[in-house]
Amino acid sequence: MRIMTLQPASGALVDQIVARLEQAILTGELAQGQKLSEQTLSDRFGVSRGPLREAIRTLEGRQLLERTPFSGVRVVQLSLDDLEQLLTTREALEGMASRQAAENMTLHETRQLRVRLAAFEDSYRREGVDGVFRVRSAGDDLHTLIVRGSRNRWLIDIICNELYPLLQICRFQSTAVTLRTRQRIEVVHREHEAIIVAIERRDADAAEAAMRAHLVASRTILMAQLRGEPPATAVAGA
Amino acid sequence: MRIMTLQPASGALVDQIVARLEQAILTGELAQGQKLSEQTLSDRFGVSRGPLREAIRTLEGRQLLERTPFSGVRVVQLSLDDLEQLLTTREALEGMASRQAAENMTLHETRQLRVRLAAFEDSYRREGVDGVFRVRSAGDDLHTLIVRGSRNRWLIDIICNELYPLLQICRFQSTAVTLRTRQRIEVVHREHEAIIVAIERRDADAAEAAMRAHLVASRTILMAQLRGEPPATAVAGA
DNA sequence: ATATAAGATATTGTTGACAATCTCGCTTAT
DNA sequence: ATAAGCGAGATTGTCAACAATATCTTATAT
Repeated sequence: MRIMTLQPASGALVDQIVARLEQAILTGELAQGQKLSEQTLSDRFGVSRGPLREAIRTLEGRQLLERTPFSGVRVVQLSLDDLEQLLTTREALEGMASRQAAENMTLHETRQLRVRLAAFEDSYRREGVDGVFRVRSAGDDLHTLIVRGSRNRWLIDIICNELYPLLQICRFQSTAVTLRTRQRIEVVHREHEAIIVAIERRDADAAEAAMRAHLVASRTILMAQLRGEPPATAVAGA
Repeated sequence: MRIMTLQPASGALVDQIVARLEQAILTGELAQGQKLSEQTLSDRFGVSRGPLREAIRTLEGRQLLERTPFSGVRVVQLSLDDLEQLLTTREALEGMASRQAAENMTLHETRQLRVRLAAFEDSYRREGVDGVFRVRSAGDDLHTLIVRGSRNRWLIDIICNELYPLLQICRFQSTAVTLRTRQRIEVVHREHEAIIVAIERRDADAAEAAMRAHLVASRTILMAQLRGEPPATAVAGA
């Protein structure tokens, strides 16, 4: 029997590097726009430059790193406009995911949505967590549950592996956003419930519309806050 | 002055390999599900395994290759369900792109749409090309023009660099789909015009709805044909 | 003093060799 | 005769050295 090593030893060394690098970027340990030298990183992770370069290529494909030939790689730097476009893209994708979830989720899965909603209500009654940039590492929050319920491998991949990491990055450039009044939190709760109701009724149109309305409202309010404008009675047109 | 080399020598060797590998996959030269050995590929392209492996990692990120550790890489194999999910994801993304195109396109760009529509009409009057899987290598067809007009870097990237290549692959597993009656072609033309009209009027809702209707109709008819069912008076609900 | 150009240095790009792992064919025992 | 176990071959994973390119420093000329 072999002694259990500390690191999970998930087969290829490259995958470990990808995970650790992504973690470092998502936690803000590596700041946005920071230039990374291969030598430094390979020393830091204790591996050669070969696997490291493959890991960089992988993260580059997920838009977390940007490379300029013969110059080096930098952590992606997201502007306010980038964030807005990201949230708009999310509306399209999660809207469709919600539609397909209404069509394809099992009865058991829809019950899990109710469980999640209750847990969410408990947690924000206690701590008032921020909704948009919520850490999805657990992979069982409401939005992720709905996305996976779509049974659409492309939607699941794009949303969970590309969009969510990019949104997570933005969380660390705007930590001051966590104000989120109790009022808004209760609105979010109602919006979440509207989505679940639509999915339970297998009403695809309503499910997409409800998700879109929820995300449009969140984006509008968030961008207004970030840009320092008054919220101006945010309209939630689907 | 240096003698011009045959290959464009676009900086990094890896990028050339990526382009050539992608080309080989998209043209069907490398069949779906085919197993690829690194040694064979590196011999074929006349490069070492280092850059080749980086290229493989890049294509893997675009879902064109699938890797199983210590076993090798295979060209992605797309089922009929995969294609349907792909087309559904496309509806979400291009629908939103059309919406943002209505909001952000310049006047000059909207005129280009008209030019493209006329050119498209000419070409299908002569050859009757298939619409869904049209080769987008030129990068100036109607759909690409609209997507770029959205000014949304994430939409543009996902649609052009991920979705379109995957759709292109499907083209070679279903060459028998090129029937496409003249009747359908004229309907497509009207749908295209409806999209352009909405964009010209800066009507975002209408632009998204028109694009969605167009793509839903195309998907419905295509899948019905591929699955051998009768088209059954395809409804085009937005 | 400033701007330009040439060289030194550091970093990225590439290569071939070495180690770890899997696959397939062969032997052997029931 | 068939199945399990072993070993040879092939393939993937990793590493350290070499070549190409960019960046920074320094010297020189205006």
